[in-house]
Amino acid sequence: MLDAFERLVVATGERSATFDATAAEAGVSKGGLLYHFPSREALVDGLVDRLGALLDADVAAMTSAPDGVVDYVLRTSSPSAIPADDPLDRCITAVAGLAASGLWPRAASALASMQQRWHDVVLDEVGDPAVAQVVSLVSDGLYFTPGQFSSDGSGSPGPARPRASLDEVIALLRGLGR
Amino acid sequence: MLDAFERLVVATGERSATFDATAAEAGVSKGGLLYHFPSREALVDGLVDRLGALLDADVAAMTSAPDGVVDYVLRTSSPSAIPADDPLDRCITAVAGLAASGLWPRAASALASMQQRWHDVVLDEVGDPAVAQVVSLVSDGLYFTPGQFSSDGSGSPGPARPRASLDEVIALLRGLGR
DNA sequence: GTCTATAGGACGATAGAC
DNA sequence: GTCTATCGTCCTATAGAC
Repeated sequence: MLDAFERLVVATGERSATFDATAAEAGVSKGGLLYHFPSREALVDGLVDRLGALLDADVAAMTSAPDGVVDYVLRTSSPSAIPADDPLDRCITAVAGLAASGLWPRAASALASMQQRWHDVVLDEVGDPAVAQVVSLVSDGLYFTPGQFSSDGSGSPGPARPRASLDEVIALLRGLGR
Repeated sequence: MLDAFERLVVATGERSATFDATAAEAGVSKGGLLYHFPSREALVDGLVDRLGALLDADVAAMTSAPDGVVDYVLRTSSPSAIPADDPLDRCITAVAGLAASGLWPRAASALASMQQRWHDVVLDEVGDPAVAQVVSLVSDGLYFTPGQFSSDGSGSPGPARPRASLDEVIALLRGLGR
């Protein structure tokens, strides 16, 4: 049921992920769903808790990444480098959608806490606060802007200008650390 | 009336900016508001059009900025460096709130178009696509993550680790261009 | 142009049968 | 535990007086 809620928030937004729609997506009825999650807030809390658990695993993987923390952070922040069904990515996107609605403070603070944890790990590796800040900001920029707003293409009147590849960006930021 | 709608979207989110609330904020009645904006979509379109106009002025200011495009872009993307009542900033935040709800494709594509325009100008100045990409991403990261989610503080269990100042980040990125 | 009144529909949540 | 049925509330939008 939580999976269904998460899918709907990611796909259609917070507002469309109603009890009715979630129950239908999960293959149960509204009453059945409401037995396990007595309120909408309970659904949100469920997703926030899930994010915390997935994040613990992610931080552990990050600190022991073979190519280093910076490479790991940027690569796992880039939509083009994440498998579409990655559990952590889906959960982050869902919680971000909840937070953006402005109705769920717990979702917002969970995201802030997540970014702080990432920043701490990056800072421990690179040492320099300015470099760590840039890496964190690029990671945030990668995460929260690209396919986040599913453009229908009508917004780009002219041909798109060249954009650099993820590898080039990573190489550039690695150079900063030396 | 459009100002009232914009303020409400920024302050309380898309979902709370109803006809009733907007009319009250604007000091008119619901019927009066509906005479000028016959549907909710008309209000959204009004904000999208306003964003386009403000953006034209911003791009013009950007290309003739005394300290260069990169400095201008990063500084006008940082919440700590923007006056709280900046019209463009308020409008961007509002349109972003609308886009995040997933219900207004025009708001989403307007934002994508805005980012593309900024990226084009940066690329024209710095030349290197990778550097331009990093600057754009940092700008996006500055805009869409910091105070965007108004944390109540409960999300930070430990003391916050040191974060670099905007000036340090700008200095770092300027060094990339050489 | 601006107002009141209200239609019509969707949503969150409750009650109670099975 | 899961279902159907329903209540109360809030929202978009319409109708019509002034």
